[in-house]
Amino acid sequence: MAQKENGLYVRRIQRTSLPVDTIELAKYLIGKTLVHDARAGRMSGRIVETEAYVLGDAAGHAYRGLTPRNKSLFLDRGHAYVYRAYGLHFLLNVSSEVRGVGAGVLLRALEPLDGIPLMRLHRGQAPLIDLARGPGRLSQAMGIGLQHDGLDLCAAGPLWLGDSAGPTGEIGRSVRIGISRDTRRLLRFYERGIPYVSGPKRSRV
DNA sequence: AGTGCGATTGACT
DNA sequence: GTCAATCGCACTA
Repeated sequence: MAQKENGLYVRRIQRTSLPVDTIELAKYLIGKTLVHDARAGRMSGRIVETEAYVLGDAAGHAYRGLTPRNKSLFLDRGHAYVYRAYGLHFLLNVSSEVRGVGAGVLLRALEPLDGIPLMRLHRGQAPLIDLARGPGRLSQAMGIGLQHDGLDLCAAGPLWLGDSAGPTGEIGRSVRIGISRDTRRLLRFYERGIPYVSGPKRSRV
């Protein structure tokens, strides 16, 4: 079902289109659209930065097995895993493997498209560049919280993934940001030359 | 039962 | 550059 979004028609990504592999999904999601149809209106953004938290990853929340908090990581690919970080920020992941395997892709930054005034209402008068630049800011701008944990992003519902064109340029790769274990692997992906990407400046080019 | 620490951000020196 | 906010969960005992 096509829905008008930012002047373009974007439809939901079907689960069968999602790669059944965490790293492949992290790359696939670059350039796709995240949409939140909230009561106050639609918010959407182009995904420009992701991180893969793979099977057996000591930095991943699923590393020590299934718990009440991380159970959404074990859902079939394409479900939301939302958790609270540092007691105050919400971070959004997309589960990334078959049901029963705990792994996910963290969404770290968006280029805002629809509902920018609404995002500003959530975030304050931040520059457009900073509205959803960083995983905590992304969730705050989009109005995402624990109530979205476990939602199917490929089904009818308020939060979904839109089938936009994909990356316009090259996909860059770097180490992940802010972790203390398994720090060496290049599991962060971002669209090169895009100002909406988070992290230190040298890891944005 | 107590402790320590984040997949972060914003304010401040 | 440093640091506090703030809380669920893993880990120790």
